[in-house]
Amino acid sequence: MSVRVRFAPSPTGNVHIGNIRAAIFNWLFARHAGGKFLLRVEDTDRERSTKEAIQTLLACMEWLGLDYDEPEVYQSQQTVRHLAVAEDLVARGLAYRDNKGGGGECVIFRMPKEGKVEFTDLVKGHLKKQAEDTQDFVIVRSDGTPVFHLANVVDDVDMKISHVIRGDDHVENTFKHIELFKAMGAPIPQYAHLPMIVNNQGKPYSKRDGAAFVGEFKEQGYLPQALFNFLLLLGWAPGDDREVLTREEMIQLFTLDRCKSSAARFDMKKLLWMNGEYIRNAPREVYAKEFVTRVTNAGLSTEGVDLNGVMDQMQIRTKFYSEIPATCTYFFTEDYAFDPKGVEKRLKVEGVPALLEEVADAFTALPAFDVQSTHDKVSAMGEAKGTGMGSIVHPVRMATTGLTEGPGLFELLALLGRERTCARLRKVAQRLRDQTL
RNA sequence: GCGCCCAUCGUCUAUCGGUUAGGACACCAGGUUUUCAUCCUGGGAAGCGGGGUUCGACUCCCCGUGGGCGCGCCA
Repeated sequence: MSVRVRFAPSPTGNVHIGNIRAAIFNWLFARHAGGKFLLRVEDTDRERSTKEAIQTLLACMEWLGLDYDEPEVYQSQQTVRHLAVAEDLVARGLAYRDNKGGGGECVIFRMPKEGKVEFTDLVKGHLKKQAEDTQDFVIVRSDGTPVFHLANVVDDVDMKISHVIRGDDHVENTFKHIELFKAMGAPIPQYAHLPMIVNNQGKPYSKRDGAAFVGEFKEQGYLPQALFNFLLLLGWAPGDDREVLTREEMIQLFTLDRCKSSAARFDMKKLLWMNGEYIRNAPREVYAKEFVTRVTNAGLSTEGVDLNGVMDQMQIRTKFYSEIPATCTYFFTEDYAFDPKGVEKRLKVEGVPALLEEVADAFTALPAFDVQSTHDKVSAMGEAKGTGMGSIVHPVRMATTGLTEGPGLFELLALLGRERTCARLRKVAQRLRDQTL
């Protein structure tokens, strides 16, 4: 039997991480098996399923690299088929019309009255439910529209879905769905129910707990690869000690029997770390593309800047691409911002203007302006003053970058070059004297 | 209330009867003798409780406890 799985979200304008995690597992399962990964948009709730909502959904999938193998199916367009199936079930006595509980006449599906309903879940193992613990349920509303259970199963039959991989919250539905498959005389797919992603309180992770939608992670600067990898590790592990995996490794290693069945807490700290891993280990071309784009978009010019040298310094300290260029503006313009706290602490200090000028003079006199010579000079000056080089390094860093942290000072000065360095030192010294800083 | 499911460091997890219970994030200490970050080294940190089964249980079974999910003419 060929593997055909589907991701069947209802587009609401936001794609929840729990949902996209299900999509990821489905996608990986299909790719591992060489099967098909399909997308079915369950847009029967016409109010929420706007065009924009569907666009958002598709954009999220593309962002994460979740490509699907056949044109997407829109559930709202299958209504006639759903109703025909319901009609057939009624005709065969497997469902009946009733009007209790309100609105009018609806169609209700008969659940077995004796025996049990059972199936073997690929993650949770054998599950069963006694017939007396089940209840007949509505499959067509009194307004004539099909209910989720009906539509979902009919579509799975029509799409020849072989495995249904979805969230834990659907296990109860599965007993209903299985009976529906039987009633339709269709083969029952294999099921795999994934554990929920929960918050610190063990409750389903929601927007109250922080970023909960794919779009938010994208906005905050997370890489799709990092989010993908992180989400995969919530409920699945390769079995060895690897955690950061390439897409190829994930596909190769992914099997449902390695999925856990207990809920997983969402640990933002670990996601953050993983995002950094992906940025630090990104090929230079990849990092460079992001870097240049963001610097350029900020209206800065890379003209005359040793870009590779700057990126050597910045790549290992970039937590989010979105921090570029704020953390390294000073490489590209003389109009860089000064961190107010740093100014207070490192610049508005007795003797600093004179110190900056002294350093500028010393640098100007240096035969060569490179990492080694500036380091040695500052080191010697620190020693001569008996204060150590820290008392020089910090003010100089603040003066030349406006920031209290960043690349090693001497590496950074070398990148800036002698002229710009000395000019900045003198200019800041003057501004301090003029009290314009 | 009824039904179903789940239970290893703070967190994500490995372990498929025999391990000093491993790794990662986070945390702490130290080093890389300017910051931040990276990197390296070291450290503390776990089998919910009670019964069984077994020569031997984190692992299998039962009962509790705790938590989650479901019980819509939502999806």
